[in-house]
Amino acid sequence: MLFAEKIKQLRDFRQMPQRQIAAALEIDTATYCKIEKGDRRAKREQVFILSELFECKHDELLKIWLADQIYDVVKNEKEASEVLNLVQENIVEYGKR
Amino acid sequence: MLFAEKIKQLRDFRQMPQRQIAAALEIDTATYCKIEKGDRRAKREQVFILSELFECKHDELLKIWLADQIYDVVKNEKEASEVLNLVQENIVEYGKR
DNA sequence: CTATATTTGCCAAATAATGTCAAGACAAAA
DNA sequence: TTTTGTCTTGACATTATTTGGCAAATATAG
Repeated sequence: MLFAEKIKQLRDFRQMPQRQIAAALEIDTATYCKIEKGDRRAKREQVFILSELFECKHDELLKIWLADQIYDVVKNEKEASEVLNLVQENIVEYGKR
Repeated sequence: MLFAEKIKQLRDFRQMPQRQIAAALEIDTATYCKIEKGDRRAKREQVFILSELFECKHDELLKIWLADQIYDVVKNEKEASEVLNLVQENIVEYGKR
């Protein structure tokens, strides 16, 4: 998962222990560990907090977080790319509802 | 939702009552109604059964079904398109895990 | 070795999803 | 207007999935 890798990279860069991040998110270090390993998904508010902690662009981190969720949907699909295109093509059409 | 519209269209074309479709899917007509209205999501196996009932390409129907799920993820996101591109670009990278 | 950091498995609580039933809306036919 | 059949909706129960913590196991330093 891109998100997991990203936050690990950010944390490593700043040499912060998981404990510290977990505290900021008000969760157990074990839980944070799982998020960083991609076993658990962070909540949207947590993405926001993380972007502040790591002083990185919130939008960018959020996009990665969303990308992971999308990937989950198509990861085992042979025609994943085509599905993504289908959404892209119909995104306006979808909006009409 | 594209899927909901699609199956309604297919059903209308063949002039089959919801009752009949529901029976084939072994669910209540109320449940099928919700699926057709986009209030409930069909299960993957049900997509298969539907494609047989309506004699349409299973792959095509499945793609629409998947597209809806993806749309659900990004529907309220300002940068939806960018997220889709991000996945598209990284789909190979993702595969490495 | 000791201390700290990270990871894992397992369980309980919270949340989300799925389906049914019962009641209501609607239209066509009698 | 009453009847019939279809479709729709909401409340509710059931089930599945997600989430977080605890405790134990495993690294990683110092």
